[in-house]
Amino acid sequence: MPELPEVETTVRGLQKTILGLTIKEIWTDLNTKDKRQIGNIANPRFFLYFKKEVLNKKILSVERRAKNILINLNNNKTILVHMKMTGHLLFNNKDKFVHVLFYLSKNNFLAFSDARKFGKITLINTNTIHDSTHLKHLGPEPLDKNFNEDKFKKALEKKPKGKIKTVLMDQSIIAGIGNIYSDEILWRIGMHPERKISKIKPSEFKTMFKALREILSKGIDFGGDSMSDYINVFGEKGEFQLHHKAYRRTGEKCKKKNCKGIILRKIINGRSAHFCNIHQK
DNA sequence: GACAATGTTACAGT
DNA sequence: CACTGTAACATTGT
Repeated sequence: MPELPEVETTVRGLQKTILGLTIKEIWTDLNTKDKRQIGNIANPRFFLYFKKEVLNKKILSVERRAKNILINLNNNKTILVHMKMTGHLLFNNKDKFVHVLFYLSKNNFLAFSDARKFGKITLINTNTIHDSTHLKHLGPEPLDKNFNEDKFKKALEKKPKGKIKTVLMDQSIIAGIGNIYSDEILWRIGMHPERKISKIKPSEFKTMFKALREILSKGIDFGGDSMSDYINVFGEKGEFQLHHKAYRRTGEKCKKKNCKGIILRKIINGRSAHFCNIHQK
């Protein structure tokens, strides 16, 4: 599951359910042939190591970094889960795409469901989390208390020639934003997704920073976006998809007050961008 | 059958 | 080096 609000919703669900439990057994039917997936339990050799390290360990805490879920154990190891496109974690709950099962103490279980099998589950050292190859390239957390307008502007300005939509989705510039939320942020502030960073005015950075925080927070408040297949650990859908202004509204009327525009779709750097033909400039 | 899909990464080319 | 396009990962849903 995809972007920051969906991952955050999942993490909050895990914090209510799995803390203090012990991992008793693990099952998977994944078996990748993708040579790039070295530290992934879909790799049979890694799975054996993973199992050895994780069995009989207790879950101390769960946190989020960008779109990654971090499950901290009592042996200085952290299970890192990245859901990619279609993954989700389910507590005491299964659906037809379950590929990994963590059997937990007190007859509980955590299932990893992933229709497209792109997801990644790996293990890193808790005390050197920042040096992990999976996390070290990531930019700042947009909802962090210490993140501000100035830091936001400086981060984006590392890509002066980049298109705003592409840069917002670049995890090394700012963490957690993907295709849905970038479309919604740009619709809100009336900026064309292909606007070059160098052509953004200071006042626009300010508005964008505010909109970005508000929209990501709104995504969390609505329990994530279930336009596609996201569900939380209890198997429940989120509701952000009911409030889209741009994402997947191709051909529909723009919802901005007094705007007569329609929503267009265009591939920008390999991803579908949805935007109003009139008010996004 | 064709096409698109919330993500990431490698690679080739400009 | 910076950036872009494409493919790949594997599968479902429209």
